[in-house]
Amino acid sequence: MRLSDPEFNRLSVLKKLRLEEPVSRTELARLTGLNGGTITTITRDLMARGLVVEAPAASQGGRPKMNLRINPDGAFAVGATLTPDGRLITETVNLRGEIVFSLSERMVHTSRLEDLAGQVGAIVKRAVSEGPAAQAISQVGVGLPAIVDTRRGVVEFLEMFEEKAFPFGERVEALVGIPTGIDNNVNLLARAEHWFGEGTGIDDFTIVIVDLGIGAASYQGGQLHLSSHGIEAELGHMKIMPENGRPCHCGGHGCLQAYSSMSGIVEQYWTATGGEALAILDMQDRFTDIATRAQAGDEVAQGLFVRAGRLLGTAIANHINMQGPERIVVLFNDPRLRERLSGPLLEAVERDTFPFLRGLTDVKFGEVDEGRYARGAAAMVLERLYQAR
Amino acid sequence: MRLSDPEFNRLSVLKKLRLEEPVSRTELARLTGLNGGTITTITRDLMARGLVVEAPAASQGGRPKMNLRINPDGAFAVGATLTPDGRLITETVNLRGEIVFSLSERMVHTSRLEDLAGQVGAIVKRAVSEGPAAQAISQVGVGLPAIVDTRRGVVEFLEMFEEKAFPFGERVEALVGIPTGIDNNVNLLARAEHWFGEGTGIDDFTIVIVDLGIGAASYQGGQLHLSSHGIEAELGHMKIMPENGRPCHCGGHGCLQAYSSMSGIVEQYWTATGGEALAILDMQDRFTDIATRAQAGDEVAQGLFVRAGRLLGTAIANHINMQGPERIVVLFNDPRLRERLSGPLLEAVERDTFPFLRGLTDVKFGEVDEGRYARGAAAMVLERLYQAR
DNA sequence: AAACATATTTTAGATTCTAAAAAAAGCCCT
DNA sequence: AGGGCTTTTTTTAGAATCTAAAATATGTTT
Repeated sequence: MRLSDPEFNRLSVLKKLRLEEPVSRTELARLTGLNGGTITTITRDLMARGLVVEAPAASQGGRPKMNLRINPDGAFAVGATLTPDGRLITETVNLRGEIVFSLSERMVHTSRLEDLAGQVGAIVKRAVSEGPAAQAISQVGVGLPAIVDTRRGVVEFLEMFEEKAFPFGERVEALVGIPTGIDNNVNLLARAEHWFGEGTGIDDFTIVIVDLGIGAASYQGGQLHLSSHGIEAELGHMKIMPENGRPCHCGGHGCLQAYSSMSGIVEQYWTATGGEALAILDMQDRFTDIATRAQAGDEVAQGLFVRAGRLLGTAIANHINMQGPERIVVLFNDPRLRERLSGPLLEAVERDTFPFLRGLTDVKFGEVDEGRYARGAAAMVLERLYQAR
Repeated sequence: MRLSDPEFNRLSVLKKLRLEEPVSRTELARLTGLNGGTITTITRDLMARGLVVEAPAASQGGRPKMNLRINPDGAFAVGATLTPDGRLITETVNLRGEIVFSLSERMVHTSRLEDLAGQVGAIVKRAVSEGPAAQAISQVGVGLPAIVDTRRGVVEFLEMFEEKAFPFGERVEALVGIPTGIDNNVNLLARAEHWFGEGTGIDDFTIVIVDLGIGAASYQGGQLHLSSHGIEAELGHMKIMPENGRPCHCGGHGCLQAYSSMSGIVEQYWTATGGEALAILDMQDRFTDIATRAQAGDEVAQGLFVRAGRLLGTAIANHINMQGPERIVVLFNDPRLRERLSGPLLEAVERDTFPFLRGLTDVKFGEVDEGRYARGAAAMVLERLYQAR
């Protein structure tokens, strides 16, 4: 067994390079703490694989430095994500995470994971062949709204499907013919944020997704945290109201999700008003309706938003108190969620963070867009390029 | 910079050895996944340092195996802990964590950390010289009820003292003349549990201390978790009652500690009964009184205990949902806390853990005794023996 | 006593890193 | 134009740590 991850230093060079590019070898040596000779060896390897290219730089008195940059076209990845409403969105991205091709398709209803993997495989295959640079696509990442064991590529549980422990990654890989990894959608967003977003260069941070439900994932010590059981964080089911809490879809009561998620807000409004006001089918439309009412002065709606934000802030403060990350990134599904929740959220975080930890963790906001999943898949490729030798 | 901790494998051999002793080199190779030759090298080194000894074993057909054991007298550590009520307890322990000498002393009141460190140093020095094997004491560990940056040996904050960022470890070390590390008391209990208790052999577990307050610390991936700011987990200040919560000493409201800790229970009873029943000064005595009343059928007291247990269980379930450790160890300060809280606690954990995580984390109970701090200090020595070359 | 079985150590080599020396590549000055 | 200077990068030699396979050790069994 090796001393630890044998590619640890290569990965850290690549990470620093991405953060600081363009950057010379000497600076890389200083930034990573590695010896200059080691940097020469490692970057030579990275260049041989086409991941890094040289770019001349101005002299500063002595031998002019030779800058290094990530080669955006050094590899491509197809990222696919299965949305909760049953579409498969694929994006082909380059090494910078820039989208170079998109293909989305509605999935045919099925109750077997075998069949689902088949459909995913077929669509991804089309994305590979119809998009540019079919030959240069080195890996495929698939995100699922499921409980996933990333290490083994296994879907442990996906709502509406009976099977447990299904080898989803393997099946898709067999169909597409390109190494394929799978992960939970929330984890992919964390990866995207760590490599291309607000978590860039931060070793300990947590993302929180406010969506139909509420999800969370974190990087701890520069690594995506996978619990000992391989299951992602369930912030949405933190019991924020332990006594007399609202029922949640998970079967429990008092879950954060029942108060602060999009569907939680909709359902609370439904309860509060008797439901007549919401004779619309789609959750998003119902939410839009409530947001409009809040805008127009509906005090029930306004109160729900404020409370949702506060409770979410308390949940985040609880997490800060336990884990102490450097940053929290909250991503909202909808700009109106962000508008209405972020203020009360920040107040609650400030109020509920233990005094000595206050101010040490900053909170950033952003919006979920589907392209981020694909960029997360690209990040997965970056990490895998160094795990699979 | 090395690939990672250069002593990683030595430490893992020593850990396995402790868990499985007596054990042969060949078995160690199998258990650690290392090559037999590597085990020879590593154990030779450990024997040269006196940490490990050989013990012949019966043959099983071929060359008889040579068992290895930890040499309990290979090194000694003095563990000291400053209790919240102002005593310094020291225990000299051997490598098995067995106590070989004890010395406790009441501290003189002071408001300067400089002076506190001086008193601690003097008492530890006496413990070294008066105890057995003064020459063989290789390290000193001091636990404090403070916010501590273990890596740097700095006390960031200790209640009743003004100074921030005081180099406490350094000062004690200068007085005693033996390498000295300091840590938060709760972290020391986690170390004790990981090396000598219920966390033995478990890489991801969390301890919860129910005391005057409530503390927590966790091992993640086999390492004691230190947040990015070096501050320990503040489970006691998890906001378990975000709306209309009881006030807490930290200045916040709705903290778990205000409901489920010993002082939280006492204060709630005081509030509920108007306080006349509690004309006793000492917190422990007041608690004893309430526990006796509960035993005698006092429904207010009984209700407080049940609620305390439930809320603590919910807080633990919240942690399980976020972090997914293999085990939770709850240590109580008082057997009556354990008796009354553990039932409702377990029910709440079961109820509030996300279904897919249910049953994956087990919960164990134990009692705090002051000797555990010292054993934690011994664990710190074990780890430090391999960090300092 | 020879054959056999299992445990441990040694040996040779791979990998990865570092420190220090060497080489490269421009600028500046006379 | 050429020598000296500065800074960057590469090369070289060697240290540390691990592995696989061979050699050795030390019993039991026949």
